[in-house]
Amino acid sequence: MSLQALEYGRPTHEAAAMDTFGAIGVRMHFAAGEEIYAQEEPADLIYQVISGAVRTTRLMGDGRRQIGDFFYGGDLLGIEAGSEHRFSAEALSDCEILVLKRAALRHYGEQGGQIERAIWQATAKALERTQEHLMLLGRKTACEKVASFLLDLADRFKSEVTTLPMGRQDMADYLGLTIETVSRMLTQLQANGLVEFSGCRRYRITRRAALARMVED
Amino acid sequence: MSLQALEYGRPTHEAAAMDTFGAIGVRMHFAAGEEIYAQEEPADLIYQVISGAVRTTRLMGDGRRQIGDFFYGGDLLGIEAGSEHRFSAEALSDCEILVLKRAALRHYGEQGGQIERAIWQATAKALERTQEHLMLLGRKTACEKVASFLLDLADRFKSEVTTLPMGRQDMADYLGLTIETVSRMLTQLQANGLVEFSGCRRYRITRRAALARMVED
DNA sequence: CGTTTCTTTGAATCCGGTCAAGGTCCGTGG
DNA sequence: CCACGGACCTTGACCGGATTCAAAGAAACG
Repeated sequence: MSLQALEYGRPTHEAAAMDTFGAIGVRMHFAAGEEIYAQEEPADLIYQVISGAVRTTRLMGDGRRQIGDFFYGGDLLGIEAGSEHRFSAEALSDCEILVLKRAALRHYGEQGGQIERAIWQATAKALERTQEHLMLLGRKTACEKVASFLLDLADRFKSEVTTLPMGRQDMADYLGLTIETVSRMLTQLQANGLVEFSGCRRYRITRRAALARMVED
Repeated sequence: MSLQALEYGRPTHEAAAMDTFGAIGVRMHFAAGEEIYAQEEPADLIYQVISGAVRTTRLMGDGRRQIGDFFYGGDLLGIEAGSEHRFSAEALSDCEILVLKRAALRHYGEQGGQIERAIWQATAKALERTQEHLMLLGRKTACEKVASFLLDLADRFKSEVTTLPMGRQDMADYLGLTIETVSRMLTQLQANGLVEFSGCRRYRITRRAALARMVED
């Protein structure tokens, strides 16, 4: 990622408390489940995942929850059009996060411009992913949703075996389903020989073409 | 909108064929139902709605359709992270559209920077709207979806009576429902005295607080 | 007007949700 | 090492909201 260079080019502090005024970024640790920022909190900081996984969630008054997206190493999050975060962000697992002060980035000249460009790219990519997510939520069946999810994740990690960084409830809230339905669909996909699980967190895609076919649009 | 000034500051051609190289924008007319750009078409142009209404849609192989968003006077559309359009855009009604060549904008100095800023704002706003749309598709009931839609549209036009620029099928494809369900929910909202229709395209919100309550999160 | 297209309504069906058990995985401590 | 507890996942039976299928009604258009 283009921000990686900056991280090394300028020493960052391993401070727990934030003192980013003048410093370009602070590296922070978040424990699994810990909140990174809250819904409706002022959005003057942006975040880059160094390691671990993050989810952004939105809650309705009665407890219904929608997950916006999952973020992994290299991904930027927390960029908003307005002044407030519209989703909250929580660490899925223990995470290292680089925290940047948005307003301070302009003062870094050419380097700052580079960061601004990275932010633009991240926003446009987020929009792209969110549009894909729209299609999934609006017009796909439960089975197609789960299949899409498994393929997307496998494509991100590009390894033979993929480990789910999240539980069934998070998958359900991302896909607009219940945990029971997610579970049933996983069982079904496995019964049809499209994927193979070893434990409930590790899977291998066994018939990629068939899986891709039920997702294609 | 900030692009309005440019439109007048520099004479635009009423040309049907596009010759935007060197010209900052071309004003075009599109008839109702006409395609503005296609899914998977190269995305080197961006568009601003001057008058009329536009929808962006995505089609799956088997005909399932999802509408990304509706655009009205002043809105920018067609901005992509990649090189291809991921949705197609069609005129809902007769439209005047200002067509801009993205690559040419850099050559307009200070004015170009202004446009770049407007593009960034449009992208961030699109992301915000799409995230709201996610919540709607993933976690709201049919009735809440339709209520949200009517409120959102009324808030955009800020007039006592709102005229729907789209038919039931477009509403359904935006909300992830069928036309029948949309129709039933409209009937129901009307029966409960929350809105009042005169003809199937014109409505007035009669109990805004109650309507807002079933949408709030 | 007559025709076509769009919208509404009704009845039957079905996918995914709800409710309720049971099972599995782990970490902890006896 | 095994027993226990708790969190998470799976499975089954039933339910209900939204879809599907079908037809009637309203609006748009030449």
